[in-house]
Amino acid sequence: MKSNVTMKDIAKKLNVSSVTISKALNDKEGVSDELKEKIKDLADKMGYRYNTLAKSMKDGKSYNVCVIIPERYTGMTQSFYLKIYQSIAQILEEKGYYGIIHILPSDDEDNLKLPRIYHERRVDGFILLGQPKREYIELMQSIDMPLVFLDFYDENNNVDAVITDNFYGAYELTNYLIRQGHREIGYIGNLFSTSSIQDRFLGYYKSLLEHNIHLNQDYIISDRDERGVFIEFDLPKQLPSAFVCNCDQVAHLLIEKVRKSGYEVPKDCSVVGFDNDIYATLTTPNLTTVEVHIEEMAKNAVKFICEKMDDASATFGRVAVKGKIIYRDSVQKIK
Amino acid sequence: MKSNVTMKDIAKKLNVSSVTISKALNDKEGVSDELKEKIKDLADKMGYRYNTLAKSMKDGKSYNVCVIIPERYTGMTQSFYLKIYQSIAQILEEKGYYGIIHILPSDDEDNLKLPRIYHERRVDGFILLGQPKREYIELMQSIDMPLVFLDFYDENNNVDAVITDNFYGAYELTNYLIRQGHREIGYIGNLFSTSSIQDRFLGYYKSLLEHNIHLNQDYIISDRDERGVFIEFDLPKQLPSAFVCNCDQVAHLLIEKVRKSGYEVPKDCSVVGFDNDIYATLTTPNLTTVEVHIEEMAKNAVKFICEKMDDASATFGRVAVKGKIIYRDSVQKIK
DNA sequence: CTGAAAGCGCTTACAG
DNA sequence: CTGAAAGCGCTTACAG
Repeated sequence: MKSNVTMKDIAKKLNVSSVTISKALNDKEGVSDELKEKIKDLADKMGYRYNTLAKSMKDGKSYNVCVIIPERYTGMTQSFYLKIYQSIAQILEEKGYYGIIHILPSDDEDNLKLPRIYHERRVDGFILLGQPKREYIELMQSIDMPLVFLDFYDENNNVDAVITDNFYGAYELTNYLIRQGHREIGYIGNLFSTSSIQDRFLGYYKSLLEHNIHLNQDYIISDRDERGVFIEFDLPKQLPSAFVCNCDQVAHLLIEKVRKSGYEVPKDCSVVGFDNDIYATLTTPNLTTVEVHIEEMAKNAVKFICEKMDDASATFGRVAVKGKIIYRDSVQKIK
Repeated sequence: MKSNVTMKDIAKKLNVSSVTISKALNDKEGVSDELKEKIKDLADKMGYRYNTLAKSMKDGKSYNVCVIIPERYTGMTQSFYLKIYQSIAQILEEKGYYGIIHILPSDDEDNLKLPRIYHERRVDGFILLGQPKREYIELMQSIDMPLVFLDFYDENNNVDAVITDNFYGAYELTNYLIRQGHREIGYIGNLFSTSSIQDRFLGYYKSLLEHNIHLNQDYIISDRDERGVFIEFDLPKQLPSAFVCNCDQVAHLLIEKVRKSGYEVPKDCSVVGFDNDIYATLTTPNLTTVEVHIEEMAKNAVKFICEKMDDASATFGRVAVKGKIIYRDSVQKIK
């Protein structure tokens, strides 16, 4: 099992050149099938392991794609980031690349420090998973490497981004509430915190507009500050019959609050969330929410980054991947 | 910003050899300070990035350490794995290594398939984070690469493992309950599922023994099957005054169950958890539990793997890192 | 079908 | 203090 076996070692035993070994092991033209077989067998027997570092150097490619996740997201939506990373890594592997997670420390984000992997040329492209601050985005764009945004976008329109269709998801969810007879519908979320929250709000708003429902400002409630930290909020004096929450976690908090005020969910007040994360089934009642299509998002992100690594001029723009409404018990039909 | 600048390019501009560039950039002996400065400046100006792949090849080392996490853990204890990975990666970086996560698909675990990174010689050592099945452990041991177990161990005693001090943590927690006046104390957990659960049970048991409290088998309740999937369980006919749970998540489930039976926590029944994960503060009342010392565990694991990469014969055995009891509101003093 | 030569970007060991 | 030579393990382009 000792494994410093090289192609040369195999070549020597077979009295051929290492070029022939290379060809055989890579299933290239120019080696007789017989010899090819023999080489492969012997390679197995000798415990040969292909040294991709050598190939990397020859090609001038690392075959690594770095997935950058700003630190502050790693506590939050829990398994989402790990799950989507898993998907990404798996698809990358099929294409011969490695995925490498880099959790971006908040300090490095503030000091505009790029990951070491960049400075050491061990990466061919970046997937930015989760929105860092603007200056960091600009930095990432300035280094002129293949780059794809995942799960957020920037108003800057020369970037490629894969996002959940937040707008459409919230729109559909609100339509559903209205079909269930609701007319007084609130929205929970800081509209200026992230593009996701803003777009979800706009989807909600579009649904109201289409149904001729007035947008009541008292029903729009901020849940976090602009850095994304949750803040205390009050319920409106008069409770609407339903709330659209920008995420499941805040739906969870809202339901606790509503309950403490002496109301029941969904009897007195319906609630819908977004994300279908752990909070969706942790909350009583379980939340009606939107499930993000993780695999589809990963697949797109990988496709984009791979094509950009092959052809630096490739562009894709913004792609929104549709989610799926999961109906559970947090909405009550009213008349 | 174009970056195919090599040492040779810098050398040419300065009319020196690339050996000199290498020495200067690596702060080695044998270059005048003057020239060193000049080289560094020019390197910066030209946007030079060190190519570590070349060094890797020269050294015959990848400078990568792969952290393997069995897939089934990635859904579970949520942020724990990502957090400890973050710690690991950071400490590895200080030592000049890269951390690479490999989420081990259950299929690969069953089929005893090693990660591609191994076959392609892109890794110098493995940290196994979370317990895979025995055959996979044996496979990992057979390939003769530096290997450290993290957060679990195996009865096999020739392995190096870093774990939380489950035994001591549960022991202390139970002592605390007894100090609060409890004598009837149950334990929730399948004793045959993982070494952690078993050790926590034994710590609990030791505390009972030391206080001359009889172990009542009716109070030992299994919470999951042997593959770790949660199962339904019933409360004992007569409720003890307190429960030690093998983890916060099951403490959460237990409290719901107790409440549904018409009892209050902690008034009628005290509960303690383990892990201090998201469930600890999600549950009402917030849980008294043990916080795992993530950084200390990461630090040890990295220290071990690095020393083993330097010296294959180094061994460390099993190291248990003490956790810390977090006192919250789920325990009531009784007399 | 097979292989000698050159090169990927760096470093080490040696000579000057 | 400085550099020519050789080598890490592979592949490409070319010649036979």
